[in-house]
Amino acid sequence: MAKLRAATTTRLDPQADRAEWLDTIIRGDCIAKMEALPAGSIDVIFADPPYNLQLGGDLHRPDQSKVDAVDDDWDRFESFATYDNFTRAWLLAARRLLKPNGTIWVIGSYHNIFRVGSIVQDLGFWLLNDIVWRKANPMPNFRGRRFQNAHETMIWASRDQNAKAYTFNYDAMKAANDDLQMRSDWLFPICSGGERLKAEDGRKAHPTQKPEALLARVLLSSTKPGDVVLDPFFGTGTTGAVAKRLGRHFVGIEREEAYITAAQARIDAIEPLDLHTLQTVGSKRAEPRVPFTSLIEAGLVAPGAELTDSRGRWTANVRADGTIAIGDHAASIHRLGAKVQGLDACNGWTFWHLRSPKGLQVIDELRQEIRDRMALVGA
Amino acid sequence: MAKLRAATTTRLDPQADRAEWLDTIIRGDCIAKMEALPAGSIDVIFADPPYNLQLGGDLHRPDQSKVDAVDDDWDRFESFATYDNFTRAWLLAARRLLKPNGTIWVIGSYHNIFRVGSIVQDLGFWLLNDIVWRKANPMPNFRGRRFQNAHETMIWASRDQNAKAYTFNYDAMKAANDDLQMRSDWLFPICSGGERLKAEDGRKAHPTQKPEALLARVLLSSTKPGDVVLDPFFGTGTTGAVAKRLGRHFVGIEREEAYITAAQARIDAIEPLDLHTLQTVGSKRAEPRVPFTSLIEAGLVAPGAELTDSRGRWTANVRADGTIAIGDHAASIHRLGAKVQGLDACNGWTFWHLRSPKGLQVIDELRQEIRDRMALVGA
DNA sequence: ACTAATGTTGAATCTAAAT
DNA sequence: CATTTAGATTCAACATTAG
Repeated sequence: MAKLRAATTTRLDPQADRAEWLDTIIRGDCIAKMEALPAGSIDVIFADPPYNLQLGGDLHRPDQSKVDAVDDDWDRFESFATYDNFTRAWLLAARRLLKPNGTIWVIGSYHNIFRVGSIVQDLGFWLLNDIVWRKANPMPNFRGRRFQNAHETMIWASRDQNAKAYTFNYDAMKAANDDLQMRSDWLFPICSGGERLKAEDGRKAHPTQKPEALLARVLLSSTKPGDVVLDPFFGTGTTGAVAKRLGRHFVGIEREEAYITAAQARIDAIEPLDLHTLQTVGSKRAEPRVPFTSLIEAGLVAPGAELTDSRGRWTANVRADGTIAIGDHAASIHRLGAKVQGLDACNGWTFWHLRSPKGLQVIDELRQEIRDRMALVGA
Repeated sequence: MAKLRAATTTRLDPQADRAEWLDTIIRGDCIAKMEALPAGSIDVIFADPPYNLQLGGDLHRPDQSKVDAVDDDWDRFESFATYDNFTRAWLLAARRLLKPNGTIWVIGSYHNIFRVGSIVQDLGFWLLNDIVWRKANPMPNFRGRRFQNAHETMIWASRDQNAKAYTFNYDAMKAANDDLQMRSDWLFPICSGGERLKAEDGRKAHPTQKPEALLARVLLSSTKPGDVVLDPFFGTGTTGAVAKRLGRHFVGIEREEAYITAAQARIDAIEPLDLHTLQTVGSKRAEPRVPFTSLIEAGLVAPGAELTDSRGRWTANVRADGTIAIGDHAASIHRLGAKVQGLDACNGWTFWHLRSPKGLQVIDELRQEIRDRMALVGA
C-alpha cells in the first residue's frame, strides 16, 4: 500500500517514484489501481479483458469428452449494458494513464470486441489498425453448425486523433516479414505445450493464457526499449514476461492471488535479451493450404468442368460449391477419388486431371499456380 | 411504384406477389424501401453499408451530405451518433424482413464494423461468426505509419438467439476445403481486372465493388437454391450477379441510377449454372431417419442376432421389437452403446457391428442399404 | 532409445425431431 | 410450451503409452 500511496499523486518527478511500481504486479481491481497511478505515465497498454462469453450448457466433443469451458466468475456479466459500463470505466482509466503519444491494444473475440471497439472510439481514442490473430491450431466447431472460430481480433489505437508521434517500428516489422509490409493478419499457434503454465494440480494455471509470440510482435511493433507497458488484466503475466525479455518495463494489475503468484515466478525466471539480439525477430510462413474452391474462385477450373483420372477411367463434374460429382454422388476431390477406387483415402490433388489443350493436366499443378500467385503478393 | 405498393401488405399470398419484386433492383433509400417489403420474406441479407466515416475532409453523412473536417470532440461524437442512428435504422428494417431462421451478413472495416456489430447485438440478432476476409493483394500502407490494412470483417448473425434452424451448409464447406472445417478466415483477391466494372470513362464504376468469389462463399454456405437474398446497398450488383448464377433469387435496393444501370446490365448477362452443377454434397442430417426395426423388417438383421462393438469388447442381442439387450438390460442401440461405455451419449449406428462372412460390418452400412432401397422406390 | 499408436486439449455464445 | 429421444459432430499440437 505504501507503494500505491506514493503513486497516487502526479506531482512527483516520474523518475523519482519509478522504482515504486515499475516492473511490479499490483494486486486489486484494475480500475481503482489505474486511478491510483500517475496520469500520462504509460507508453503502451495491452489489455486482455473478459470476453463476456455467454455460454449456454455443456459442450462435448464427438468422443463425448467435455470441453473445459471458460466459466470463471470474472467472465460473467448480467447484460450488455453491464459489460459496456465496465468496459467504459476501465478504458477511461486507461486513457488517463497514457502519455500523449501512447497507444493501447485490446484483444477480444466476436463476443465482446464490437462493444470494446465502439467504446474505444466513443472515448476519443483513434483507431490505427484492427489486427487479426489467425490461430494455427484453433479448437474445432464440434457440432458443425458454424464456421470454425479460428481467430481473435486486436484493436490498436492512439490516445487522440491528432497524436501522430506514436511509436510504430515500421522497418523492423517489414524486415521481420521478408521485406514486405507487415499485414494486419498475423498467424500464430495458440499457447500450449511447455509454454502453457500449469498449476500444482497439473491443470492449466489460467484459462486464457496468450502466446508469447503474439505479445512479442505487439511490443516489438509499438514500443521502444525502456518503454513502460501496462497490462490491467495481467493474469499469469505473458505481457510482463515478454516485456522483461525485450527490455521494456511492465506494470501488471491483477485481482487473483493465484495468478499473481504464477506470474511473479514466471517473470523472475526470465533473462532479458541483450540489445543486439533485440534487433531481429523473424517470422516464418508455412506452405499455404489451398482449398479446391480456390481453383474455381481463381477461374482455373470452371463449375461444370470435367475431371478424370490419369487413364480416363472415371469422369466427375465440378460443382459450384467446390465438390465434384459422379451422377448424384457429390463429395470432395479426395473422398470421391477414394470412392471410385474403392479405397479408404486418396489424394485428390494428384488423382484428378483436367482436360486442357495440351492434354490432361493434374490439378495439383493448378494448385501450385495458386500458391505461386499467393507468394507473389506475400499472402 | 406500383410494384412497391403491392409489396407493402403482408396479407398477399407470397407466391402471388413474388414476381413483383423478386429478382429486381428497387431504386430508392434502403430504409424506406425495406419498410415497403413484406415482413419475413427474406432468407438471407448481405449488406455492404457505407464505411465512409472519419475520412478526414471527406466525411459524409448517411444522406451523402458532406461533413466539414472533424477537429473537435463534439463534432466527432456527433458524427458517430449520426452513423449509429443510420445503422440502427437500416438494421431494424432488415431484421423485420428476415424469416425466423434467416441470417444476415454485414461487411465492414475497422472504421465502422465495431459500431455495426454492437448495434447488431443490441437489436437482438445473435452473432454466429465474425469472418475475416484476408485480401491476397491489399493496398499498401503508403506512409509506413501503420500495419498494412489487409483484411475486412464480415459479421454473420441469425435473427434471434433461439433461431437454431438457420441454413449452414457445413458439409459442402468442409468438402470444398480439403475435408477440413471451413475456418473463419478466408483468403480472396480484391476485385480487379476483368471482373471490375468500368464506367464509360474507363474509371471504376463503383469504389468498393466486392469480389464475386467472396459472395459465392457467403451464399454457398448460408443459402439453399431458390432462397431469396436481399442486398440493401446493391451498388453494381455483385450480390445479384452471384445469386443469379447460383440459382438464388435476389432483391437489390440502390439509390444511384448509374449503379443500377451497370448492375442490371451485368446481371442480365449472367447465365445461371445448371441444377446439376449446383447440387451439393448431402448432409447426413438431411437424410431420412431409419428406425433400427426397419433393418429387422427388411431381413438385414435377424431377431436374436449378436451385435458387438468394433473391438469385440461388448456383445448384445437383437430383440424382435428393435431394442438390443445385454442380459436383462434392453435399450435402444444408442442408449445401450452409451451405457456400456459409461457415456451420456453414443451413436449406435456407428458403434455396433454385425458378424458377417467377411468380418464385422457396422450396422450403419445396413442403414445405408435401407436408404438406397427407399430412394429406388421414390419413398 | 527409437517409432508408432493412442490419448488429451484449447476463450465455444455448437442439434433437431418427436412427444 | 417443455421434455425426451435420436444420433451427428473435431483439428492441430503435444503428451503418454505401447511395441
